[in-house]
Amino acid sequence: MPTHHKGSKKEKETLNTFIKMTRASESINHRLSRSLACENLTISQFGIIEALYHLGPQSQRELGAKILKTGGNITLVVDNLEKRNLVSKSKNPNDGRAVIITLTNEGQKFIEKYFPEHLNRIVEEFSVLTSEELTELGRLCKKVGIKENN
Amino acid sequence: MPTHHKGSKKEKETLNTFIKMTRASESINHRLSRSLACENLTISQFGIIEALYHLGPQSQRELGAKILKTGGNITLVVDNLEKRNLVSKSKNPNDGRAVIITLTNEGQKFIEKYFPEHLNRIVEEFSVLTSEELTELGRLCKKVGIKENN
DNA sequence: GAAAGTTTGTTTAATGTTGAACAAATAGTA
DNA sequence: TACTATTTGTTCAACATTAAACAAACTTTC
Repeated sequence: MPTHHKGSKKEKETLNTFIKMTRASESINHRLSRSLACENLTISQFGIIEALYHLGPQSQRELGAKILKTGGNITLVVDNLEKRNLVSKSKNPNDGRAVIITLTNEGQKFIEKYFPEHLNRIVEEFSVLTSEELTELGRLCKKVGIKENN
Repeated sequence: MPTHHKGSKKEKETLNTFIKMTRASESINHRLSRSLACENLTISQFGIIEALYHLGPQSQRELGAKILKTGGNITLVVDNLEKRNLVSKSKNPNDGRAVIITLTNEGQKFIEKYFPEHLNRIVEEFSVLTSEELTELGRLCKKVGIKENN
């Protein structure tokens, strides 16, 4: 017999929404992750390449902020991408601490080949929503996730 | 200079929504995770305890489906909780393969102490939404995440 | 009842992730 | 200039997670 938590109506409603949002996000990302695994890419690696593709060369710190991962992790992910010649590192002449990560030609070709497939899968996942619902979902998620301090 | 992907309006809108949802979910869960770390609990451990608390004793397979984690992982998470005497294992008399996981008294006391704090943090996270927005967000996330086949 | 297939949980190896400690470069301040 | 603090990236140990291989218990089918 289930033991129920006692909570106000507002608390229950919030918890339900939180769980639905987490499950939706995690299950979609999990499915996408399985597809990327066929190309021997992790979600983090893909995130890095995609950020470089859409936003141009960046420091590791910036990339970490984009994909919400730790500095030490970015070091590893970038190193692994570098081993596959998909990205390259170069010194920032204006700041000796920073490293600038850039997509190689090979990386550019790679993302141009696989990004459309990835995008198609995402569109497929969200195809149950009407155009208005899609927009509203985005608005609400942005409103909730706005607290970007860690 | 940023390199932009070419994509239809619908594709761009979908991608934006997907990114906002992922970031919202991950940043909230990340902040919650940091709070739980103070009690030496991982998100997965807390998820297991919470499921047992709200839904009663269950098999590991069921728990895995609840928190969207692999079988091997559940084995480890449950073992770690068992070491801390928060859950216990018992045989299922009707099925020799299955193990039934139950909250111990200690586990019960633990969750009753820390769940309210956890819930408060979640309510806090979602407090930027109106009541109607909260309901609508839940509805949309459920609609998107419904494809629960892995 | 035996054989084949399925489900449940465990083990193992490989890898991702984190937090802390660290070094190097920069910025700020007296 | 020197002194301190901050920022950036790296290294390392600990741990979470996964996929695959496996064993044990069930189910189905003949």
